[in-house]
Amino acid sequence: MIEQLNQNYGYLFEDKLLDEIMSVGVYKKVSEGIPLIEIGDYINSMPLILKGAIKIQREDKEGEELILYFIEPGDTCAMTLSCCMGQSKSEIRAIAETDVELIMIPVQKMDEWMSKYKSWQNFILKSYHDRMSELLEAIDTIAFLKMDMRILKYLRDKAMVNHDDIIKVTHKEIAQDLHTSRVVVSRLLKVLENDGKIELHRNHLKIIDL
DNA sequence: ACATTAAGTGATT
DNA sequence: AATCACTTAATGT
Repeated sequence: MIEQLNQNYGYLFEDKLLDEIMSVGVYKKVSEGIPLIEIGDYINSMPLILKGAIKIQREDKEGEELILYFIEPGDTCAMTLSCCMGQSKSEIRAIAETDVELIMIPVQKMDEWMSKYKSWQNFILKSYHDRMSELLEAIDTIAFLKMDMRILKYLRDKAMVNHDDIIKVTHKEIAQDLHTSRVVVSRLLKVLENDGKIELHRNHLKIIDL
């Protein structure tokens, strides 16, 4: 855990802060597909991701879901940040996209470190900024890009966070993530296959060239 | 062999 | 781009 912390955050934080993280943080390992945060949950600790990726999604009252973005090692969850400060409920759901290793930091420490460590303050501010950018990007994607472009982006993101060009996912799951119908996904994937960009198989697909 | 689930397709709006 | 209705193919029991 120490090596992983250093590897992902060592260049960001000063040694004293790393020591504190080590002593106060709780190491957790979460398997793929397990929800980390549900909508409506109160958040009492913030995650620092060491390994793997987490999928952040939004959901409406009918239970329809939609992908917002993925977070990876070196990232933290901006929702956590705003929730912790305002003591409000989570408005998003976080699901482990892959097997994930992370360190949970109690919220009280966040405040403390904000004034104590310049590097922490920078990290939080930068995280906020990064998430905000990603959110805007997500909005652009949803509002302005056509479905075929959205699927391309989805596949690229997915390949990136998994570090694998074989993506194990069904058309139905893609449809749910992008909030569209399975038939549409099947058709668009078929087009991509004909263009030689991907290979289709049952329960998984392979990226050739995006 | 049969049931279940994933994926492909034409037609319609 | 969504929905329906139907087919085909893969997989589990």
